[in-house]
Amino acid sequence: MPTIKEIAELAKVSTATVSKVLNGKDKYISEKTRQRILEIVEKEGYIPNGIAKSLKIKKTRTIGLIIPDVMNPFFAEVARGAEDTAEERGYIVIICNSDNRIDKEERYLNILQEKMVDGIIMTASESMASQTIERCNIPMVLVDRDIDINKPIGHITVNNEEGTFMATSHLIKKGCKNIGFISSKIVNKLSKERLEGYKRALKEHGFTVDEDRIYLENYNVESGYRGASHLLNKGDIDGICCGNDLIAIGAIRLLKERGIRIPEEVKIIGFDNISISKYIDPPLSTIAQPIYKIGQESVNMLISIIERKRTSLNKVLHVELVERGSC
Amino acid sequence: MPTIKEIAELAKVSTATVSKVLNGKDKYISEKTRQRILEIVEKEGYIPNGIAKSLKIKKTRTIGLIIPDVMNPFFAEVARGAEDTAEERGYIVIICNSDNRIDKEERYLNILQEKMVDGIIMTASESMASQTIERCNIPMVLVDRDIDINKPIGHITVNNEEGTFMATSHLIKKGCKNIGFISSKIVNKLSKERLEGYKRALKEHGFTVDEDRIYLENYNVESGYRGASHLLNKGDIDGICCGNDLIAIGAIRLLKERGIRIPEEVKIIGFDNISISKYIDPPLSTIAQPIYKIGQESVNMLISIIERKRTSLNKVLHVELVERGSC
DNA sequence: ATGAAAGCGCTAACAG
DNA sequence: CTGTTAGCGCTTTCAT
Repeated sequence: MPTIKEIAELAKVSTATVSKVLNGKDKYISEKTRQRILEIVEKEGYIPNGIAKSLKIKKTRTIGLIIPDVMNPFFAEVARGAEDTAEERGYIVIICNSDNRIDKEERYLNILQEKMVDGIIMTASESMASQTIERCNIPMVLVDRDIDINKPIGHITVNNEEGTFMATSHLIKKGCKNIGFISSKIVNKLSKERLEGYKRALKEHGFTVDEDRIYLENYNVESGYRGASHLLNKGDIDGICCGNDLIAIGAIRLLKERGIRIPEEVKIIGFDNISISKYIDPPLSTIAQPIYKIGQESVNMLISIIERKRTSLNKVLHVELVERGSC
Repeated sequence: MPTIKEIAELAKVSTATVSKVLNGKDKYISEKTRQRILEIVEKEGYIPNGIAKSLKIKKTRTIGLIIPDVMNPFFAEVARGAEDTAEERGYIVIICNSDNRIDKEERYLNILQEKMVDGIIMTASESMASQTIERCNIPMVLVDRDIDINKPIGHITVNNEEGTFMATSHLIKKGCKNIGFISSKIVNKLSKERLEGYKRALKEHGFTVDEDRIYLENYNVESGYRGASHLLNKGDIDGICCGNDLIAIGAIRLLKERGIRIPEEVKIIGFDNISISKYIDPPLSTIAQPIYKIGQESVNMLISIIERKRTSLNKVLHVELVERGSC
């Protein structure tokens, strides 16, 4: 692996000149030497040492992305949106799976600081001591979690309350009289809002909220399966509003096993619109989040912060109803 | 952000001493100074600059992971297995989505070299000039692609031929007489082997191979959908062996739209066993790859290469039949 | 038990 | 138009 010094020697110039040519700061470099240097760089297969460069310029052009789990289709899409945008803008992304565990989140936060990333995008647990985040001096944007942090930090969210309100209202419009809700019991703003939207829709349409019709566990398929079973045991149900699509998939599975027809007997609606939702049977009606865009916007906002461009630190993206076969 | 120098000054020792304490090379450091340094480090919230360290020791403890797309559930799981293992072993991973495009693969290969990653895990296009890989002096392991490279490089694969052989044989055992095959037209060993396994099973069971029953496009849902339609147009079909689960999902979708019952009228089998396969309707029978383990093993092998441990450079993991509702 | 000093590969101010 | 030089923050050898 040649260094800039060896290239300079071969070209009979100083390292400064090579550096200038390589970085396009070559207005004052004669075309002749420029060409000579470029040829030698090419011939030797010289690749600049980015670590040395980073140390000098104090920028790594690296972004850390802390998400619960890339295997969750929602976060996989966020990650893809983020990586694509980062790449376009000359950044790379380090990926970290936290499983929503505070210890892992803190560990990664630490590692990323050591690696001198220019910024961090994170789906943080609400329970995470906000001071941990406050102590971190790196530009940061929080996605899919709206936590009050006592310092300027970016937030990208969607209108969750509005989403489940729309979902539940849609169920009502379709004729459901007994609507259950399956979601996560995690205490964070997102979960709280989704529950609120469900309740508000019920109330505004003249129904009462029955706590027996609310099952809270996790944002995964298994919880949907168990939740649907729970709801069925508690009495008549003709509609289920699910906290996310994975839950809806689990619920559908249970209903089918019980021989219950969807949407004829029970209507189901999800939240997120992950890419597989349209392929399940029946195709899942859902509240679509612009998932890929969330990934894109989070890195765009982050880079704005990094580059000290003035930018809004709060972006609320819009959800929309996607009507398919399940209700 | 304090530096090691400031910590040293506060502790009234040299930077060398601080460095030794921080790196556990402190057998000759008195307990008293050790404690004093540690306290100051804690109090100041000192985080070592990993970039400076990397420049010095010529190791970044960073791995590059180039995959076609994290949104593909197969690669999401590989990525998760890889990241978990990397984290355990003190490495971080940079994620790169190539979309199977050679230009992106080469670009990322370049960027990763600049970032001085210690090693690269890659799902490379066969068509990629193997010289590009050969020119890269970083330890490397290829996953899910078996390419002949003229230099020692790791390979992690599964027995693909055996897999589709098992799949097709299973269909035959279940009574199918007219079995189609939907897969990818990408010319690489993996695709070739999966096709071969299908053909061999047919032949060994006394059937003839009918090229009209083979539809090759891509490893995605849409191709499965179109492939099933193509097969139906070509004549009677009572079984479909799919090149992967996404294809199977697409095929199932089309069959349902046509009112064809699965598995009664047409039996379907996939390949991969991605995590959603058990949730589709009917639950998908498939040839399971140990996907998470592929991720794990690839970083384990890579680290062995990086650390110059003697290790086998070829690991073939085993597939197995998972029987569910679709056949 | 501790420190001085060299140097990793690069950039950028400044000099010429 | 090009070169000299200092220094980014750390590790490590060698002295003491």
